Amino acid sequence: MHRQDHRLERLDDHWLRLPNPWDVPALVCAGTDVPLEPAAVDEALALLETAASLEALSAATGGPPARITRLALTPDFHKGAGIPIGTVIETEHALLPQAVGNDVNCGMRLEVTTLTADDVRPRLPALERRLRHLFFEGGRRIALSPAQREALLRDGVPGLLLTGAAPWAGLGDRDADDSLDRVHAPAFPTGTAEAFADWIGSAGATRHEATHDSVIGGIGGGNHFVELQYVARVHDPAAAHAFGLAPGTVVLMAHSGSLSLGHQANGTARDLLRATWPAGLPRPANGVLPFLLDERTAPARRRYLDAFGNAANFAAGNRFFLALTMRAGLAAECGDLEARLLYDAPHNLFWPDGDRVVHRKGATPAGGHAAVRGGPYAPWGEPVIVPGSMGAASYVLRGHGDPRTLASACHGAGRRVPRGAAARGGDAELDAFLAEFRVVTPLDHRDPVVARRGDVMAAWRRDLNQEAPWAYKDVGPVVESLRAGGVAAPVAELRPLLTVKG
DNA sequence: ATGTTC
Repeated sequence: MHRQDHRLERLDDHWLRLPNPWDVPALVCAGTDVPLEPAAVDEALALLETAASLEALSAATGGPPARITRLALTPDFHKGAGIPIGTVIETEHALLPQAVGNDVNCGMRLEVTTLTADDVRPRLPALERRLRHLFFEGGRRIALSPAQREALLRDGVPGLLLTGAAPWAGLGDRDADDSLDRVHAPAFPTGTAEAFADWIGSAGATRHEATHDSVIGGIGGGNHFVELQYVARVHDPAAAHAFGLAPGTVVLMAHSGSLSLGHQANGTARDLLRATWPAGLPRPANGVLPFLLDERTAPARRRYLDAFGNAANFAAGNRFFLALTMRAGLAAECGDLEARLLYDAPHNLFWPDGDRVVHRKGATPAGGHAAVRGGPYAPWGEPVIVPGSMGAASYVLRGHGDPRTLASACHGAGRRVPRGAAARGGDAELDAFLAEFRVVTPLDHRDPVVARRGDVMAAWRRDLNQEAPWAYKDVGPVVESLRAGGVAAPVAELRPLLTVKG
């Protein structure tokens, strides 16, 4: 039992309430053994001050009465850059770009293969060499034409596939037709991809000449990874059977986002919000600038929504390519395999619904039966993928659509040590860990830089230290909070075989 | 998280 933060009121063993002067319903799903970070509670209370900003903005502009209708914090919530990671916030007549986080559509992709752990284990050393080449030594040659890049940004993976051939050399020609009812957010149709004209035209000499570029197929940094795992334990045999998660089955998991594109979209939002802020109205002390959903901001919102949609489409498409790259490595070293998408789920997005908008920052949808009506998961609830920290187990759960979290679950174990602080554990401890868990990185202290600059972002040792297991909470109590709190039920536990860190 | 370097 951890000492209770005096600002949180415990309702029962699994739920707390965050009282606030604006009477916004604000609940936290967390068991008594989950440590809660006071600095993150500070941030949540500061975010709730946006209730006052919205009132002032509506009054100053004569716009519709905007308000916060609900706040929820997931069991892994921790301090972010202004707004906690693990925040779900629902607004009415307002949109808060900052409540999505910088990395637009950061999320998870999980594929179930026809291989078993016994098939893969003897091949791990060879697979490590192969993946080092495929991900970091120029082996990643994913050829796209400017027209295909534009199609991906404007209409997502479905739009990309409509462009015809799939010339992603060396990665097979498999398309993603099987994925459309297994992707939470398959596409964000946008009117334009003008915000990313430079990237679209970057490497191609002509509109239809397909070339590789330095962005597509990159993993990213921080807690992002591509990992081979096996089903180590089944918690819900019927659901696990339906999901294809038999014990010993090898799965591949990608955790990645929109790389630089989401940041650029957020820069667009920041500029537009400042430019459209009413003259004479003081900017909010908490730094959170809302778009009011009225005619006045419609042109600015349109520009932002296009850039946001472009970045979101890129992120899901890039996860598709990351999975293709891992499949190519597996096929080369372990023989023919099938790999079927289980689910692609976002962590950082917003969901408009009439006058209301649900925003998730570092939280994942955990809808119930109704959310996946007609799809393959209708009998079970939405798949929820909770990645473990480096070396730790990950979990697949099924959502219950709990309104107390706005049908949301957590996106990991949650940091224990802030990113900026030195993580506990020295070099020797990290060396031992890296040897044990076969972490493939382009920058390995035993094997100096193998990546060409510009072809890949190097995994800096400093970053690996920040991602070491001891920098994170235990995932067990976090997942148990979701189960006991009624948010989602564990289906299976996945343990790592080999991790590729960006 | 990003992309990289005082």
